[in-house]
Amino acid sequence: MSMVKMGDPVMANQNVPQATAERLPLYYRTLQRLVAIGKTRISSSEFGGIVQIDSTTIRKDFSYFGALGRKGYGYDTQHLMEFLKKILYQDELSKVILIGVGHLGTALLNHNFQKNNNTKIVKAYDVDPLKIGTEISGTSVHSMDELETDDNREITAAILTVPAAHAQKAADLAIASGIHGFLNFSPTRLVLPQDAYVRHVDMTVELQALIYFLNHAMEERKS
Amino acid sequence: MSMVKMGDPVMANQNVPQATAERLPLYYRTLQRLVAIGKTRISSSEFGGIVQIDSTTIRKDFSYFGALGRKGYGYDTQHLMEFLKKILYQDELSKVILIGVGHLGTALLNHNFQKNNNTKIVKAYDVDPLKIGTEISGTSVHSMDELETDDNREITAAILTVPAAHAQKAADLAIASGIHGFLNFSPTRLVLPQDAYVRHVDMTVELQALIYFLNHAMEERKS
DNA sequence: GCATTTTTGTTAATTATTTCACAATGTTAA
DNA sequence: TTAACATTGTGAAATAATTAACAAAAATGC
Ligand SMILES: NC(=O)c1ccc[n+]([C@@H]2O[C@H](COP(=O)([O-])OP(=O)(O)OC[C@H]3O[C@@H](n4cnc5c(N)ncnc54)[C@H](O)[C@@H]3O)[C@@H](O)[C@H]2O)c1
Ligand SMILES: NC(=O)c1ccc[n+]([C@@H]2O[C@H](COP(=O)([O-])OP(=O)(O)OC[C@H]3O[C@@H](n4cnc5c(N)ncnc54)[C@H](O)[C@@H]3O)[C@@H](O)[C@H]2O)c1
Repeated sequence: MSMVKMGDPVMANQNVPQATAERLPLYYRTLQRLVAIGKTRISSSEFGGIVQIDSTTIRKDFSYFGALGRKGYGYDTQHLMEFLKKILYQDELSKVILIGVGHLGTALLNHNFQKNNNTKIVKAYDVDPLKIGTEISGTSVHSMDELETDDNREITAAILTVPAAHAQKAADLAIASGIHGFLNFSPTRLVLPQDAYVRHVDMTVELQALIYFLNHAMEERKS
Repeated sequence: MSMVKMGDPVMANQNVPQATAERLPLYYRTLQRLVAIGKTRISSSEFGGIVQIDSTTIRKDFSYFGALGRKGYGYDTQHLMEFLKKILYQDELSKVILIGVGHLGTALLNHNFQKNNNTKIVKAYDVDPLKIGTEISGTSVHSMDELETDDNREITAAILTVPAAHAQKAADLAIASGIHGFLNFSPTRLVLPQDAYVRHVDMTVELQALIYFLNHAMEERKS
């Protein structure tokens, strides 16, 4: 019967489970969409239908941040969206850099997380002389030598889109320049200091996992 | 004391936990690399160091498939790699299609999961007349009308790289043509029949989750 | 050939996550 | 106002995943 009350929502996260934290961005984006289409209230079960997550899980997730809904009513979409915006630090611009302006890196630069997403790739790095000095969708491409001397303590994270064999080296340079966070698209498992944090986006793994589950689901259905 | 013995390894997956299954592709790729550099044996703890997963977890994961190692010795990399290859259906070519030849789709076509990865994007689809009829890295781009009439029952999965607003529509067409698996790069949560399966690769979610964990780890360290 | 070391496979314990069940409480409509 | 209804927030139960502990067995070194 705690009914946590909090001042700064951002402080409320002592013991938010990892699984909960990983769902928050999906909740946030879904709420953005609901607010945009003029929906002012939603119940956990309707919301659950949309994000395809059990309504109890959703209520429990929200409950780690206190009482965000109203009994018999549901959740105020605008209010909930703004709460999550703070929790996710989306009320301030996050500056990130990108290392490796190849096929994938170029796609990310062109996308640049624009819509409703307070993140900006402010600078890109590569080793290829043909790419250094160019500009892609407003972001300029610089030499890796520059990364070595840049002060990136204000940069939230580095997106790594270099070939697997160069990922560790690139990460080491980024670390040295003051970066602590990585979104790693290469298959390399990075070895990093304690205070750094990586998330992997591994499309090959995802595709193989998909193939695995498809085949095994098929076999189960047979028997 | 069961010491499961099996004929066809592919059959051995009645109750492999989801978490285990999702690690198998990483194990497989790591073993490919080890074999390539001439390493013939490895212990679960050395392997765990490389993939950054606890050695007990690794042994438990393998144990669902029977006794793959030798006490006091470890695992034969070649043998284990080949076993996983079968489990993951990587001993046969998986044909996939790609829908949406934009920035991201083009990057994926250029990559085309070549190296040590038995998957091929055999055909691409788009609505843009400027793209239809072109060829990217050996894969030809066709009209969406063609998807409607194609028989894709031999196609394992569709990679969805269309704008969010068109993802459901594209998926419906793919389903109608006989496809059951999706690797969805758009933020849309697809509504699909029971016998279909999707995996999401959601870079925006990953980036926001990264920012969340970075900030909260920082706060913890302060206190 | 024997003692020592290594390392697996597995059972049990722990921890994390999801789901159930429902009292509490606010909402809605008459 | 009041009764019927909707829906939250949360303990408790169930399920899933990880980690610890260790006997069994094979490998290695002498
Ligand atoms: N493209 C895809 O669809 C795809 C899919 C799955 C995984 N990946 C992974 O993403 C990464 C990038 O893939 P890609 O297709 O864009 O590769 P790419 O070869 O097109 O691009 C790599 C870029 O990195 C640059 N580079 C090389 N060494 C560098 C260094 N030391 N420092 C900085 N830059 C360096 C190259 O000049 C090039 O511009 C790879 O690790 C790949 O395995 C890509
Ligand atoms: N590019 C990125 O880095 C990035 C990052 C995160 C998420 N995404 C997501 O990936 C998806 C693709 O992104 P993108 O940057 O490649 O977009 P894009 O606009 O460059 O490409 C989209 C392509 O889809 C085609 N298309 C549009 N409607 C279609 C339909 N009904 N059927 C078939 N094709 C259709 C377009 O002609 C275009 O070629 C989007 O959903 C986006 O949100 C992309």
